[in-house]
Amino acid sequence: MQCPNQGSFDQIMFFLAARAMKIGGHRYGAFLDAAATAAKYIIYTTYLEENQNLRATGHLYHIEPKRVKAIIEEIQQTLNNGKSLKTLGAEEPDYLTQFPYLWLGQYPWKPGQARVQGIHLLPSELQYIEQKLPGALPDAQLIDEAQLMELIETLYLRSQTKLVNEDQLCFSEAMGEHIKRRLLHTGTIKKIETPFSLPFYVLTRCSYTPVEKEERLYALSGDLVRFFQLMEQWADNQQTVLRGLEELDIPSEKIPVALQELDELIRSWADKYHQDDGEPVVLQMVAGKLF
Amino acid sequence: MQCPNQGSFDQIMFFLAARAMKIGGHRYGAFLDAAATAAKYIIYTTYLEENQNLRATGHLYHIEPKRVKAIIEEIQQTLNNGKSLKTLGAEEPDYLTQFPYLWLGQYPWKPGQARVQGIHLLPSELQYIEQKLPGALPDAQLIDEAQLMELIETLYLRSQTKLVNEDQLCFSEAMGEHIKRRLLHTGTIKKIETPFSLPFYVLTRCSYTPVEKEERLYALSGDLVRFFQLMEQWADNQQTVLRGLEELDIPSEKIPVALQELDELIRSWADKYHQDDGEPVVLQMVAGKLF
DNA sequence: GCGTGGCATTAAGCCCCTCAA
DNA sequence: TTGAGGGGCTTAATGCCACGC
Repeated sequence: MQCPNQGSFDQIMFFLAARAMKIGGHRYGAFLDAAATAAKYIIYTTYLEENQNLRATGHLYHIEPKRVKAIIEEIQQTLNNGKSLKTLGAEEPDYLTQFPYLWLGQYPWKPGQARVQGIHLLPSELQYIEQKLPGALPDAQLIDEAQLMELIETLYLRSQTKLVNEDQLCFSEAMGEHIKRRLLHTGTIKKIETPFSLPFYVLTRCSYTPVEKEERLYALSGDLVRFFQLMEQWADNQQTVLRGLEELDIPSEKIPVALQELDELIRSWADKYHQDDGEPVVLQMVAGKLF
Repeated sequence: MQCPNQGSFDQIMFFLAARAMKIGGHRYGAFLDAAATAAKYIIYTTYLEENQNLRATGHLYHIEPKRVKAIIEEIQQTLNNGKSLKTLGAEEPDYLTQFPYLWLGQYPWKPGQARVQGIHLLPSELQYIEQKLPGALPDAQLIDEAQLMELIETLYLRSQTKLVNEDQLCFSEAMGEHIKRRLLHTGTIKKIETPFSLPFYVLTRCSYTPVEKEERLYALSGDLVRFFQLMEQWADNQQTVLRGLEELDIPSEKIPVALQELDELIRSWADKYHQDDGEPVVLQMVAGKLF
């Protein structure tokens, strides 16, 4: 992801968007909602800090007092009802990650049975289909478009129950198409066309996995989140976490050697202190020339 | 900033919002725009990757093809015109950071002169004001409300010229009040009330500094951004950057010792390789028990 | 399949004003 | 000075349908 030249925050924002939408499969609207929710939450806390002064809070962020009030109430109500705010929730949406499990539960298949059930097909037709199937399938039946959409709808509606009623987004054809496309795009399901019937769908994996390419973003995401979480802990309580920052100058030609030695230092440190019965400790580091 | 329990992305999003708005002083709307811009940019790149297929791109992110088209055109036009996208740009908005310089330029003051000019005041009144001034002021005159608002408006309009015409937001009273409140809130300017005239304003610092409290967020922000930037470089080209991740187990009681030793290792490594005439190298690290 | 067009609803980011406590 | 009410404009996130290719 080469993104246009921007400030450092924007870079992180671009990264979040790429990870959430491109890889994670979150909706555009969901990402916008997550950003808005974060901002609203900041407004909420500021309001409390500013002696619950609507106008002052509004001034600080350039919002109308009326709107501030609505935001405060929205946040408070959601928190009171024990529902979740409109955040992304996880790196991938539930209605995608849970999908294979639902399919496996609703349309299980046992070796020896026909993969297609409920519709009578000629043996030759069955064979035609079997032949088009990829190998190593999970134990699930093939289903048709209507059944697929029903699965998608069921799961989607279930995923919405975590939200407050007003926040829930109705299921729609457009939403169904979106989810179907996501599942196809990630290769979680596959469409099987036949000359003698409407197309079938196969479940090709037991679990949803985000788009494989872009490993860069994928790896970076884990590191960044880990780093952030440890840093938050460090900020909370400096006892159990070590934060290290060194800014130094090294002659160009020595940089590779220095980095290699650093690598070895870290490894041997880890070897030295590792004991199988210990508590899990994580070290997350990066070092180099910053352009 | 304790934020409600959420996924790891949401945590980073909350953090970004806090840093940008609470500390940096960015507008609520500006933050939303920055998030939207990031998402739109992702849509733009996806569109190019998907063979410029509006419908497919729309499906992937649950957007109408029409809207996708508008987004593509918006991004492309902005990039073509050499203008900036609606991002945050910097950690603090220009119309805040540049403010002291504008004031100093427009209303300079020389030792020996009266701090208030253009209005004739009695010596006793001048003395009353001088007495209310904080010490160690920059060399700038006091100004009144109208002059203050004019400075704010000038600077704001100047900051908008970086954007495409359609993106520019007009100056308004509400915007003026917002900026004034921000400047007061951070202590960059101060209001001086008098019984004999309209209030005056003092410039109390030569440069804008974000809200001082919340050092935690402030420190964290630098570290996070540095880490992220180095990681991006690492992902690009692993030659000049070392990325380290160690996951190990250490008995509880040994953790403090281990961390301390790690700290010393890093320092001595830095000492060993530092040479004043070298290239700047940064090491950013965190280690500890991850809950 | 796709692009394009139309039509509809609703929220919400913006602006301003007034009045009572 | 603040809260609460009024007025307003415009964008855009959602949805649907239909035509022609």
